[in-house]
Amino acid sequence: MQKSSGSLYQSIYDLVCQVPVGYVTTYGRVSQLCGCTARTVGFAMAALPVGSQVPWQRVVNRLGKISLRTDGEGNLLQRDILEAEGICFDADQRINLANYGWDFADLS
DNA sequence: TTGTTGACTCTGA
DNA sequence: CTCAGAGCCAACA
Repeated sequence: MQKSSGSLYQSIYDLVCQVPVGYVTTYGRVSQLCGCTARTVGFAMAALPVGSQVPWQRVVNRLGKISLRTDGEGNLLQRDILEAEGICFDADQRINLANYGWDFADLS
């Protein structure tokens, strides 16, 4: 016992699930809330099981851009999903965190 | 247990 | 903001 890394993943997934539709968050934001570094959050997304119902697509890097996975295939799909959510992209395929960035502050 | 890798972030220029 | 270097944490062999 002593360790339960799975718990950490659950915390990350839970935080991501708290992000409302039409908003996005960054890895650093979740990493601080889950008590780990941004890399760990990205790792959790990489280990995210299929059909987990977790809107990982709403999680982007600090630049507001979608991080490309080793495959770089789902990335394009995610951009379409975010657009469907009502999020507008920049000319460089970047999201304006000033308007869509979720800070986990208005949870009440 | 050690070493490498990874969907990142921070600091400095 | 962008470029370059260093750091931190977790999983895998």
